[in-house]
Amino acid sequence: MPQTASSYHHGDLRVALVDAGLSLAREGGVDAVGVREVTRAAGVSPASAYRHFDDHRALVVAVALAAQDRLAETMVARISALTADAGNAASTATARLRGVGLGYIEFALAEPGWFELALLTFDPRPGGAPAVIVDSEVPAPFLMLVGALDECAAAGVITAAQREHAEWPCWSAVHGFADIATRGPLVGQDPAALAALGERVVDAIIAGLRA
Amino acid sequence: MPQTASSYHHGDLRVALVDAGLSLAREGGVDAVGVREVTRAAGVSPASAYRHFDDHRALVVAVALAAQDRLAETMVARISALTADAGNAASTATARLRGVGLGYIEFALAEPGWFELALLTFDPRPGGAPAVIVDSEVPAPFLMLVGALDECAAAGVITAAQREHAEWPCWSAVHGFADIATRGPLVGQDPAALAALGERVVDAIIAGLRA
DNA sequence: GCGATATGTTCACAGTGTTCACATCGGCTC
DNA sequence: GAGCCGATGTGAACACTGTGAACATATCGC
Repeated sequence: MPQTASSYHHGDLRVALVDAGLSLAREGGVDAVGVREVTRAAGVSPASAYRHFDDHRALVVAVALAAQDRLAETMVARISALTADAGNAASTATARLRGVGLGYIEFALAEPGWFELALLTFDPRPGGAPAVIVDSEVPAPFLMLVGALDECAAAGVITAAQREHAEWPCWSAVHGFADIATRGPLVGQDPAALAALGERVVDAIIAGLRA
Repeated sequence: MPQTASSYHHGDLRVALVDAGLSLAREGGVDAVGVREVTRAAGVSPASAYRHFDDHRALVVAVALAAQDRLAETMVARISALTADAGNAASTATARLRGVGLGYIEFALAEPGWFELALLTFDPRPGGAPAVIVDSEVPAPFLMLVGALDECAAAGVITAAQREHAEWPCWSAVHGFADIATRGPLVGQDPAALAALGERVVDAIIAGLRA
């Protein structure tokens, strides 16, 4: 960590570029994070980005990982709030499961630009980032869902058979709502109404798990 | 409709461009439909596209509307197949509701490139296309969902209170699954397994509607 | 037949991602 | 401490994109 950020060599350009990308993406979404735009925001030449990232895609992925971190943070906050005043193991497990979904939706509504970025993180295709954050103190969003479902099964909220592959109905409903409210027909609706609708979606899919 | 497609003036360049865009999008998704690429595929100069579309976005929207048509077609096919051998009004209504979701998912899995395009159609933001197809013999996907839910309410499958805003849990789950299976962590999974999972998602959300 | 109009072309410009030769600095070895 | 070397940032270039303006050509109404 060199304390002498000379005029030529930057202190830590990689994180500076990711920060700049994060800042740009907050308003303009993924389209706003281009190598020229990001380097311009960081006050540096375009080509300098290629010392730290293989190509444009790699830069976007790095910013996306940072955005996923933010997503994970608001999810744990929501989970903590909901599980705080739960009684027995079953209600705690249910509260945790609800917190996973509601936190995901809360983040999407509050930070649509970052949310769009964070989604790239789940794409396993070549060039996509791994779905699991390894260099973070906070577990990846998907792992939180898995953990919450396991806890529900252990507490008897759902049966072992219902637990099987339950990730996907849950993830589908929550992610789908976030996408619809963020890029789809629900864009621009009243935030309070959206939050209520999101709660309904979460509760509906949890109920549907036991059918 | 001029029957003389001379070398200079094209017969009907607008539909030719949309067709070319459709063909390109089938493999490359929305990114593949650029004005230069589309006009190149149609054997015409780039600027000619601007005689028929205001800008790149308008061209994409036109192709997206065509893709939405295809989506709607496979949905009605699936609905017909499922409602064919249903007994009473309640089972017919339920079959129609399932058909809406399963048809949507079927199309997404079969034609991910076109599906990506069709999604743009639901974006109400400036530049987005209207959600309702007006110049088509087939109703828009969303209207099919609304109709199926109304029929369920009429047949007593769900109560009037449960009917209220039921579009959004349903749309969220089905669209979310399609998105996950198409651009998310489920990409590349075994098609049969995906179809089974999709069925589970649809049945789970329908069950959850009555909670 | 002839002009008006619609449609397609050519050229130019700004912006993008990317590469390559060069400049500059920090840290290593002697 | 001197000197080099690898790491890091720069500048100029290339190919590509969307887009607009001026021009060319074919079709239609009189």
